[in-house]
Amino acid sequence: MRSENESDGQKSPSFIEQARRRQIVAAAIDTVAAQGFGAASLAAIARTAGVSKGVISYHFSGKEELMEACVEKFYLGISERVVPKLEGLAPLDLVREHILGVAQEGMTNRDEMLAVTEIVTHLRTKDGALRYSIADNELLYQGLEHMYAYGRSEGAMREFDHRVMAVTVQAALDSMFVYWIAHPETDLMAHAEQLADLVIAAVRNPGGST
Amino acid sequence: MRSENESDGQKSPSFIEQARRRQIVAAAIDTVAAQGFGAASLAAIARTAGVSKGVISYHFSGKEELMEACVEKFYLGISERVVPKLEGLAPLDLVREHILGVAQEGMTNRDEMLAVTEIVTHLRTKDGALRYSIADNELLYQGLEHMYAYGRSEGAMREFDHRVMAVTVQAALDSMFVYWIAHPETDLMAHAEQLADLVIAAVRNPGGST
DNA sequence: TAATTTTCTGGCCGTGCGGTCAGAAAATGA
DNA sequence: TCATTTTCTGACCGCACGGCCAGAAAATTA
Repeated sequence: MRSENESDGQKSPSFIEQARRRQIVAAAIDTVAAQGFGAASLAAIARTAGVSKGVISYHFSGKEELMEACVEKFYLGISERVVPKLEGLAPLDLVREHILGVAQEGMTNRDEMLAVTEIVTHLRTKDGALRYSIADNELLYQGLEHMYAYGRSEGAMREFDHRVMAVTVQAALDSMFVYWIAHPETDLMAHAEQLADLVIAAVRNPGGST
Repeated sequence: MRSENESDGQKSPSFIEQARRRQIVAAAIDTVAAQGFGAASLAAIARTAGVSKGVISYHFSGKEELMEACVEKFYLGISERVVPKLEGLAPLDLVREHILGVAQEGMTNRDEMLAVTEIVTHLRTKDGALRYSIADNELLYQGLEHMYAYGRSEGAMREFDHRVMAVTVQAALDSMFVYWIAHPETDLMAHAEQLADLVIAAVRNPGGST
């Protein structure tokens, strides 16, 4: 799939083009993480990247496309690294490892996660509506629901509303990071362990095992 | 405590003054709830209120004071109405009634809650920092922790980290509303009941009762 | 080297914001 | 009624933003 020196009808992006886009995305993430979305003007991002403002307009159609590129980069990385670790686990182990894995990711990529949080809550389209909404969590919810259905079918979990559980667990993960950002002295992984205990207690079938 | 025609050294705000402030706060809440924080310019709020823009500047020192007045009005109302209903309940009943009570409040005051959510996540001070942060949840967390300490002392709850539980439960409540706003066709009170079951399962002492 | 394409610069523009103000209008009081 | 205070109006200001672009600079190709 990699673009060689082939002729695929489309001119393949030059190395400089690709490198510049990556550099600008990185500068955007740094700027948003450090100063918040509101202060991350194109001028500020360009300053961080060490280029002039026009370069951003040259490589991206506008601020919206740049911010979307930041979000995309983050989620691709997360799912590539966390999902494989969950293959083949028993239901309650799955619940625990999912929480610990996401926490580990957030700790490793603190700035990127912070920036994406800012972007997702602030980026608006030209008509004034939020670019991202809770509706964009749908895939995450469905993944969690799949996990609970599996736990039910194995008899490891009690009966409960899977959607409510999914919404709650996702919110618990988000708030864990927000709390950690506000209180950096706390132990994120200890928080994650406690959260895993909490969720397992909430879903486990009192009569079941595993 | 009500201001009669007394002379308290300070000129008491005229009836017109008080009424205008209430009217403008109401218009601000309506505008933010309907169009989002970003679109709620002073001009838009003034339009909603049916007055000219200068009136807002006349009655409030600036947009920040106006937004703070909206938030204050909301939280005062909530705590006045929910807290009294919780007196004297047993620990696990307390957990349940707290969740149901807050859900009921949010349902009754949907627009106000939506507006406050917008304000809290978007309002920034002149130096660019968020006016409100998760640190402003501290009192809520302490109230929840007090509840869990009570539950432990009564033997009704298992051992767990009270801060993590408080952060998680508060996030679960917030996300319940956000989900309901995005999916108005769902049953908020049913969600709240499920959430109460979930939290009770998470905190209850497997060996205890009540 | 010379011609051509790609990439970059930095100033400029239109827009919409929050806030200000002089003066009009309304309310109040003598 | 007339003077005084309170309240309101709507135009105006300075500012920062995203986007634009003519021309410079650098890279590539002939």
